[in-house]
Amino acid sequence: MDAFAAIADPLRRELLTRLADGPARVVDLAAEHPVSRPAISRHLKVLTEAGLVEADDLGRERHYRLRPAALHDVRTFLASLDRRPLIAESALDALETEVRRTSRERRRTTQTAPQEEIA
Amino acid sequence: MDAFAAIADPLRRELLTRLADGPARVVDLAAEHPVSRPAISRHLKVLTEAGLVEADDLGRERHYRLRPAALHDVRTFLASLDRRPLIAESALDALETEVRRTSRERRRTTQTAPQEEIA
DNA sequence: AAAAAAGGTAACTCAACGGTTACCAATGGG
DNA sequence: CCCATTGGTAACCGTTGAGTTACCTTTTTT
Repeated sequence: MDAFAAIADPLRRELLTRLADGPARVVDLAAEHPVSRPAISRHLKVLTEAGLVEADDLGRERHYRLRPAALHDVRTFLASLDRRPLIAESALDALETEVRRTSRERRRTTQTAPQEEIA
Repeated sequence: MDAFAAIADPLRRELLTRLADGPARVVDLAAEHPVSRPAISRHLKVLTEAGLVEADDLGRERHYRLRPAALHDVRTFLASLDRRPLIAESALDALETEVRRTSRERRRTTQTAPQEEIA
């Protein structure tokens, strides 16, 4: 399961938020949430496979801690959605109007935004 | 479905990435992906309910466009995981050592990180 | 007016998720 | 040495998600 799917679950997000305050044991995490310990254990397994947490074995205890670096893909995705169109919206509107006026007979084929016409 | 679950699906992420380049019709989006048009339509419904996209009806066509503002919750969550401990890690380590030395008899009860002892 | 295009919805199937209880191994304290 | 603690895993179950095909309405085109 990748990081996107891992953070889709509210309980897993709470676990990550908790671990942002410092490492914790499984029993402690389970005590703070209204689900059974095996459920917590499996959520931690999912988070581990996604690289979002890592565990240190200390005797019979297992201490989980956050690995924020694994959120890189998510951050990259969010950033990619932020890229603005290279041409201002108003300019596109004006160009679209002109294209429509001069090629009214041509059927609209592929898409709405006039990027293709620009290219 | 909230924004977290909405972006958990790879196909929906591709749709959002595509819409970052400009609005598009359902048939165009379907043509660019290896799934049926009804599947695309339902993904767009999910994205709409999450507030991530919005549609303009133009005759028989429906033009979907991105609404990046709906990602606010996701950004906030990521930012919340970035908060560093208020005290440097090395200082915590030193303090933990001291606590262990001076209260060796006390059973470890709640959690690993020594924030509680600080408070 | 008829046909084609665009797009939403319903019904169905199958796989994946998340929860539970039961059970196991390993470690540490009396 | 015994037993409590910690934590992982298996088996089971109900729900949800995502895909498909079939069908419908609305709008445009010829």
